[in-house]
Amino acid sequence: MRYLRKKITTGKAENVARSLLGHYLCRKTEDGLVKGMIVETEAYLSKNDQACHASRGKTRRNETMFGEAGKAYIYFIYGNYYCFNVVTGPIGQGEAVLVRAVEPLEGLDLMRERRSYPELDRDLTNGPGKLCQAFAIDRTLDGHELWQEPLYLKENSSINEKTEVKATPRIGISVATSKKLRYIISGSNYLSRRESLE
DNA sequence: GTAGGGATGCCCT
DNA sequence: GGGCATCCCTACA
Repeated sequence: MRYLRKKITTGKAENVARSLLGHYLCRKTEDGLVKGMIVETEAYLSKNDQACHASRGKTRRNETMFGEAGKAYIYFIYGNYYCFNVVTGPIGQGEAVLVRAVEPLEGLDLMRERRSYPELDRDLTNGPGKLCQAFAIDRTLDGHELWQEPLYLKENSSINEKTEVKATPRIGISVATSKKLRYIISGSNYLSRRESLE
């Protein structure tokens, strides 16, 4: 298994959001390795997208979003949580993909410990704040290049074309809610919201 | 099972 | 000082 080619994180955010589904997110710390498969993403566009942090220009908080594709944009939200994004646009563009949920594959004991032992394994990583807790992701990793340790994307070569992807409205935003920029692997049990509710 | 609201702290206006 | 790409707990059905 190799690191994900940088190419896949470069381009229009909609396309990258779709392409990242099924690939792996890995995180190494001295406590061990944690790995999951990406099952839910959201695209945040630079233009005509009021919900995107970059839509109001560059600030200290969002400046990595305007940086190089393939870097991590991580921000702090609601006093308690972090959200993890993959920057996708050329320098100066301000586009990114929010990773909203992964299917836990390795290091489940470590995730359980970090998440205070939820009853169900899907509650380890079925939300942007939850997966950042399970993966020990915080602002010290903001700007990190995602093709190297300790936080990196890996290729899943067994993704087949039958994997059914659906586009739905994004979650948790109050503007631009009509755009279908949330992408999910249909049928996954590890989504942040039940598919039947879509 | 679903709905509603409080906690929390950093960044931006 | 307001708002926020969330989570969790409580109440009620």
